[in-house]
Amino acid sequence: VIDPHLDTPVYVQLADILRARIRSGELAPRRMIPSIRTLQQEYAVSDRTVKHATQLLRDEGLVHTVQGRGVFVTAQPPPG
Amino acid sequence: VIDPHLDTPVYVQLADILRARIRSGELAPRRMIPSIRTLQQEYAVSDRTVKHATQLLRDEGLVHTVQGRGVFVTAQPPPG
DNA sequence: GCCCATTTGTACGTATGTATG
DNA sequence: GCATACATACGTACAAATGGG
Repeated sequence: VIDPHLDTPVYVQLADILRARIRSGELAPRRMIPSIRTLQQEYAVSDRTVKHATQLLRDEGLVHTVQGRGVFVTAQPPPG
Repeated sequence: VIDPHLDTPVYVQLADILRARIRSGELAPRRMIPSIRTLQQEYAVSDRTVKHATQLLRDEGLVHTVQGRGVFVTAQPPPG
């Protein structure tokens, strides 16, 4: 659950949530994570915030984007 | 109410007021205090005065700043 | 008051893939 | 093959609000 009153920026909180859902196996490798618009509604945040969150995960190598398809969980988690 | 004619500096008076509002529970922990610009209008003082006052509270550990968000009442009041 | 960085939001353009004509 | 529509994503610009110097 996202709490706007926390010190942590909303996009970081969202990234943490998605990271947890991936690590828990709920969002499996090679599978698409919910679309930006879905996440946007699900967590009541703007698309900019969702993009910012997915950008973090992409930088971590946890997910990768396929243009016109969606954001997918990377099969091989990055070492470390 | 702030009185510019008192010996106590205006920014100290404002800090006292905010401190009282926090201790009374009106400004609850984890919640944002009114913005600098709001306080500036509310008490008819300059933004420098407000910043100076919040600086005092920050030094006391009573509040803390979150970049781009605002000044928040610290959840755990400092010991002592 | 100014300018700057950060956060969040909205809007728009663009690229890719799918489905339908 | 082409065009259209719709979905997805990205990127950018712009605006609003925040605190800090």
